[in-house]
Amino acid sequence: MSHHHCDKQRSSAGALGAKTARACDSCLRRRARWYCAADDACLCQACDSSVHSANPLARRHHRLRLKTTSFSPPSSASSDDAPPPWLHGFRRKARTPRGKPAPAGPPKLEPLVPDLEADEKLHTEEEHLLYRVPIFDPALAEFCSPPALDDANALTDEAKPAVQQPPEHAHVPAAAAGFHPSDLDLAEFAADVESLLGRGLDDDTFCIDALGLMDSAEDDNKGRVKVELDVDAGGERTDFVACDIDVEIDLSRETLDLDFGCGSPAAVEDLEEQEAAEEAAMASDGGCGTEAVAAGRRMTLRLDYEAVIAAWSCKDCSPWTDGERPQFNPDDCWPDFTGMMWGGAGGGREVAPVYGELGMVAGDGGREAKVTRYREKRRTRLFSKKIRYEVRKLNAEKRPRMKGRFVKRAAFPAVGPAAASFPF
DNA sequence: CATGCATGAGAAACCACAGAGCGGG
DNA sequence: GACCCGCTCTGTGGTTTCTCATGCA
Repeated sequence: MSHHHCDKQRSSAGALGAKTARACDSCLRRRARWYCAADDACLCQACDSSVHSANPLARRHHRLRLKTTSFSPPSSASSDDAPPPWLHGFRRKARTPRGKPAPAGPPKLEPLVPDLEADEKLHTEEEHLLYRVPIFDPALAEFCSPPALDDANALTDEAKPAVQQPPEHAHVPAAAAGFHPSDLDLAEFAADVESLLGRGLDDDTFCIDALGLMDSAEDDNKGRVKVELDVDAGGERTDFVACDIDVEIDLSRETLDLDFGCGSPAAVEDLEEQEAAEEAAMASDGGCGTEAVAAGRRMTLRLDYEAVIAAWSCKDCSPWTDGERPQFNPDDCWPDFTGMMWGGAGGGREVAPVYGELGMVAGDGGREAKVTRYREKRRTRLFSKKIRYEVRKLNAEKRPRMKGRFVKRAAFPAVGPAAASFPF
């Protein structure tokens, strides 16, 4: 596999991980940390503890930790060759092997029989991937429509990093990370959502591209933040050097990485402490605008929104491309979501009902049912050929053929004892 | 960088015929 | 209404052919 391909996969994994970042299915507010197959639910740390300590039966539920650290860089060349599990279904076709001089050392032998163990593992991974249906994530909705600053302050501390993501996050990262889902994939996804939610995509109230999946050239400027970097080289302040820069956010922070080796929720604390330490390190960098963090091989740029806006307020121009901060119009939202409450295990705390054009939340029974049907359809979708009439299959299998084509039985000469035993 | 060739993967076509479905008697 | 008959259409699997994507020179 070429390095180029590996890079593609790596960046794609990061982008996909970001896309699949999801909120806790219970409280819908915090970031999901655990996936429980028995409950088919992704839960945050608090809800997981609450739910799975309720009774001995629940305590026995096997949970998988949803990895929250960034897409870890490969430690060796060998790991380069191992595509991420999610990519198995999207791998490009194998190309014709070229007659290149074999590298020194023993030739690599291809297994003659399928690796059942690996196959089973793959199957297990795929089963888990089936649960990765698009779920409403408040953080994602934040990307679709940045809330007012007051709203942002009302959110919990844990949700704040997501709030700081720039609006263009919904558009830029896919390209920035090199992840380009095909139009066909996007169309299929859109059709799925449309058919299940019963809305036309050309309806103004439904903006699939608000998810950031579509390339929307005409919307490029809408809701974008113009970012300019102050380059301070050697204490000498220079002019603005870049306009409308596309800041690469750490997309890989929410990859759903199944950590089979980590079975105890107690181990989460270490990881969360590590995350907190990383964030603290970033905060100590301070400064205005973007923050670059190099952790190992990972380079992360973060945008300090407040600092950018404060810096721009000192100037005579606006950080927004059109001069005004993009306002969210609640009328653009689905009617179901206007005035909704954020309920759940969190105690029914009311939160601002502004969560993007594609907000899918609990609290609306009809919507919940639709989303449930959507999940069920995704899970039970069959890609293999479905036999409607078994008897026709049996007949076709018994029918004589020539070069794969059916032939008349009269034209099939019955010669010899073998032919004499032919069923016709 | 653009072009043409080689190659593989996947889709489509092809075939005969049993059986489903329908309308008329 | 139930039954029979005739007609049309559907769906089935293995192989070949065609189309498309991709790598390489």
